[in-house]
Amino acid sequence: MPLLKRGKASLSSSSLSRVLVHMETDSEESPFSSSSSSEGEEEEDGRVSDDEDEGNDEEAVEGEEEDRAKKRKAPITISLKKVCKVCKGTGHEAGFKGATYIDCPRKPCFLCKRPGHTTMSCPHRVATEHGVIPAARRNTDTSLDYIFKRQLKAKIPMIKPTFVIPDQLDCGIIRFHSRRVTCLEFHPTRNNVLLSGDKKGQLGIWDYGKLHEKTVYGSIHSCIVNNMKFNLENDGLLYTSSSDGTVRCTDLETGTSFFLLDLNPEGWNGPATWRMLYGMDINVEKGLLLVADNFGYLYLVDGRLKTRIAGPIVIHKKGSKVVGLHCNPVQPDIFLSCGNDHFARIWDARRLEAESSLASLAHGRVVNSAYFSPLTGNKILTTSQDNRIRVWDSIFGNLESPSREIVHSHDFNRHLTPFRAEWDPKDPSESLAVIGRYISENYDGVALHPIDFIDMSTGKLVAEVMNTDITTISPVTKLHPRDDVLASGSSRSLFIWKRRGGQCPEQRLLEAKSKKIVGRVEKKSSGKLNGESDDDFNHSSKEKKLKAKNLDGKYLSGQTKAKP
DNA sequence: AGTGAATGGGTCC
DNA sequence: TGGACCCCCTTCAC
Repeated sequence: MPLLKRGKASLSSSSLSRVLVHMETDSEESPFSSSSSSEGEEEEDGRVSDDEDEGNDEEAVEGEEEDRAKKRKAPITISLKKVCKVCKGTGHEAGFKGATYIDCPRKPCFLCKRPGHTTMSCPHRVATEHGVIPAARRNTDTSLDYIFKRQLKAKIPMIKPTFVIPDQLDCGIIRFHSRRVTCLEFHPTRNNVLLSGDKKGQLGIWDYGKLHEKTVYGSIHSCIVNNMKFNLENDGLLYTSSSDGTVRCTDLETGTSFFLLDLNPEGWNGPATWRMLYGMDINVEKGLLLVADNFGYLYLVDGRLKTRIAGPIVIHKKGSKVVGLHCNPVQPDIFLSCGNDHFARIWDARRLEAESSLASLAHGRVVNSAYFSPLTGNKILTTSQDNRIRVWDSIFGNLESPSREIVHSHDFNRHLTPFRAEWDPKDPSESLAVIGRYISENYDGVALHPIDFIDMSTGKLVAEVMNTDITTISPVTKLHPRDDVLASGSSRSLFIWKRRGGQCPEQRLLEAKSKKIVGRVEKKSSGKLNGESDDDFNHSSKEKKLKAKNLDGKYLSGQTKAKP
């Protein structure tokens, strides 16, 4: 396991303070000697790390050949003193110690990003142990709010509905995709079918009810599938938008597909002209497809006529990437966009032109996603790379500031699919959200990245869902529209989570075992989960390790905590 | 098993 | 406005 590997590496480097390396090759320069001499700092034991360097200046007068010969023959002593790989300073080390990550004490806080403390001592981490904690709710004193509180709130039952958390790993496909998973979608009518897109442009179809029924269509797109939406009239047809600049419509039975939109008809002419489609949604009233590109433009496509009917219209800073679109579930003409210009914007499709947005929601960094609440569409949930999940009240709020801010670790923006907090479509109170977590915690000796369920109305972490078999980060999460099922995409693998105590057909478990599938986790013939050996993987005790935690009630029942 | 690469946004000049 | 450089707990293939 990579975790063990990390632990070993840190142990050995700290226990060995000096290493003698005999250079036998005649390479021009040793990367070791140059790097250690540039540090130029004294070791803890008082000796200088590289004695040769001290005399190098005087010897430089001598002939090059002699110098080279000396380098060739002379053994080079390098030191493995405690150097922090983050700040390059000495006296401390950042990195994993076992399953616990030690932060560099010299760096500012990476979690809440406020000055005055480090990640280790961040109040948003220390108070809850995991980093999810509400920032202050905006104190609104508008007359509308007053009326709401006075007349309506008293009638709202104070008992919150119990959230249903699918917290137990049910099944999975390891290395289903050949590149990392970028998006997930449940089939609208076939309950056990999960669609997945990946970075390579492939489309996966998996019937997790039957476990083995899976298909990958390899040539739908030429790069990242960013969004999937089903055709409203025929759920055998799937629309996909991609960084190859196209929207395609694919027949899920045959795998054949055709263009609805191609923004790069002339092919690759460099990054300055190559258009990529990131956001996509469907206006269900008009059957219109909304897509947006990496230059700030929106396009409207008629799915039936297969033609572009509007656009390009600038909806975000020109030249900046639009990363998400979402139509209001109640008023589909009202839609949300979010982008790299640090804004989420509300638009009316009926009067659409540049700078005609109804509202602009300011964020501290890039906005990864913005979603209307699923039932009323009154609340907006945004995820920003400033490590905050925000709720904006589009009825009672003034939208100049969010009504709730929750500090949560999800800011890793490179090499991972961006994290996106999504509403639970089945929660009648429209307050439960799910999002994967970037930062890891030490859970009984294993560093895990859980999937967090957060009550956005209180800011409380309701549950952190994890499994010791899944040590990779799960940036892609999707809750089933009807069933108590969570799908997660972690690297190239897909997982299905169900609620504990729910249906767990013993028959299928046994059948899975006989086919060398343990813990209802399917392994491809040559694939290994997180680099484990086959023996390790097939060990029956693995099942004992399967666990998920439900932390409901663990945290203080206080409504909000003031910002530090 | 150790290394490098894929790769995007922020910041600074 | 654009290019160079920096970056934190990645993941994987070679």
